[in-house]
Amino acid sequence: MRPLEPIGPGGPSPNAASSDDGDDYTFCTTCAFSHACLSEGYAKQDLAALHVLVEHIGPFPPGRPIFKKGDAFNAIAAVRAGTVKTFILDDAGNEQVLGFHLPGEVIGLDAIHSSRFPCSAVALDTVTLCRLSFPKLSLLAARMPGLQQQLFRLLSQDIGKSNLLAGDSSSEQRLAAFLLLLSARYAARGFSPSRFLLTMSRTDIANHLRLAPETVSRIIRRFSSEGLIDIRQRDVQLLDRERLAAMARPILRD
Amino acid sequence: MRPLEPIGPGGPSPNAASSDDGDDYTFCTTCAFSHACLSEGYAKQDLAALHVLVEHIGPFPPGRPIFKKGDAFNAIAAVRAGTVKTFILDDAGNEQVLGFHLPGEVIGLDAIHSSRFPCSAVALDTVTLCRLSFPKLSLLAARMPGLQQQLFRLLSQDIGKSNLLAGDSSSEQRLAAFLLLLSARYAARGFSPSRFLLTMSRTDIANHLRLAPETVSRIIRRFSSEGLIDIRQRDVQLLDRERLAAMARPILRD
DNA sequence: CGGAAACTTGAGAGCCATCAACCAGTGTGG
DNA sequence: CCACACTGGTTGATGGCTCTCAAGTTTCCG
Repeated sequence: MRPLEPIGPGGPSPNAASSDDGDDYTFCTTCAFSHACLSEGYAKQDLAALHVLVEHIGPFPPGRPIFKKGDAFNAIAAVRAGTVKTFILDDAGNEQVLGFHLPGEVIGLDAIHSSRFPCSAVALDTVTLCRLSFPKLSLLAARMPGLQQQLFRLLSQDIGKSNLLAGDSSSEQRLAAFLLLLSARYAARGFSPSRFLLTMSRTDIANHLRLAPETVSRIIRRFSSEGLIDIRQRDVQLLDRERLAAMARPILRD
Repeated sequence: MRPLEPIGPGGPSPNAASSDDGDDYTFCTTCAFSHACLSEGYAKQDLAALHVLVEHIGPFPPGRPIFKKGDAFNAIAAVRAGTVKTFILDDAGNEQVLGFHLPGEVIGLDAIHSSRFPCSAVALDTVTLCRLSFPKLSLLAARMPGLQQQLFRLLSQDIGKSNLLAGDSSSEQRLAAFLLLLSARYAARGFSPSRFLLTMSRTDIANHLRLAPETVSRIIRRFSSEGLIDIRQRDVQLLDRERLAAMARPILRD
């Protein structure tokens, strides 16, 4: 039996440890914006101007709504810890899961153009956020070319993301792609790429991938019995990244 | 037999008539950026600065590639006339149609973050474009808050677009939604909302909606026989917008 | 006019959703 | 401490929507 020590998203963020120190901007690297500025080597006063915009909010307990479709938009947020699910409900009450946002990722970018949130968001586990007033951020971006570029990049990136799972592909291809994408996103934030916790329910995964929960369950079982993954509850380990990648190839492409 | 006078996207753009006059910036309204500035009431010198960035290119004949996946990105483009199809090919050669871009719409926004085009684009009919150097545009945006906002809005809008057809829904819901979306987009540019030409093939529509061409054909036939639409080849007329909207409700929602 | 491409129509198969039942973990209250 | 309800997950059987395959028809264009 494999030991179940705390791992991945269950544990503390590896980079967030010093982010509450207040004065030392160099360590709030879970926040994509600070990070952007750091990597561009800006003057300390600009960093300060940016950092003063950052408002740490939360924690949100599991299930707590973060914003609702139709809410007035005036700030974007970067996830510091936990997982945020975005979704929309049609008038029959059917949920459509748009995506999951991991630590270091930004939510609310799709709300800019209409000044209202086009979707709702809820915390899947204990979530803390960095809130950034968008008007103030825009103002600052006009003064800081690197920040403007970073915002453009973030927005641009999100366009491509939704296209990934847009195609028609088999259920197994989509699930393989989903796991590999999660892995890559965790890896990008300093978590283990081969072992992590699925912070979302099977039902949410299924909905997001346009599958029935039963189908997800069956495919997970199959992946597991074929030695592609090892999974206990929501603790998943990727054993054969090669074959997973081969499966997901038509979706991930590169 | 209904007469087949030239309509919609087949004819000249209703707003583009004077856009080649050079000095009078007030009439290049097919270009989303000029339009944005006009609506914000900018100083003439700013308009001039913007207009000097606009490079009219084309025409591209039907089938001509506009850019290819992997190409270096340095400019976005607004469609002046015609329809542009964006798509990606997996290594088996299977095409995945990401979207269609009508006059007034912008292409290339998804290329910003990686400085390479993540998809390919091809002209479906005779296409002319406004090319806008993105570095120069960014520079100008820092000086013109309204332009920066407009860019943010355009990018943000594109994020939402891809989410529309992301859900799982029946083939007839998706096709109804597709027709209504086209209608709204044509209407927004001054074309008839109830009658227009499908500038893309059934195969492309099918691919975009994750359906087989045969399925699209059958549903079009059904819509037609039920009096929802009247269609001759690619010339389509929406007859019962109400019922179409009712069908597409779970997708369009509002 | 001829050939290719696009579109349509029909028949059969397959993937996945649906329905239903069961199981496991968790929290609640008697 | 245990019965109970409840949520989330799993497993099995069945059916339907849509794809696939195949052939025929129309349109387009050299």
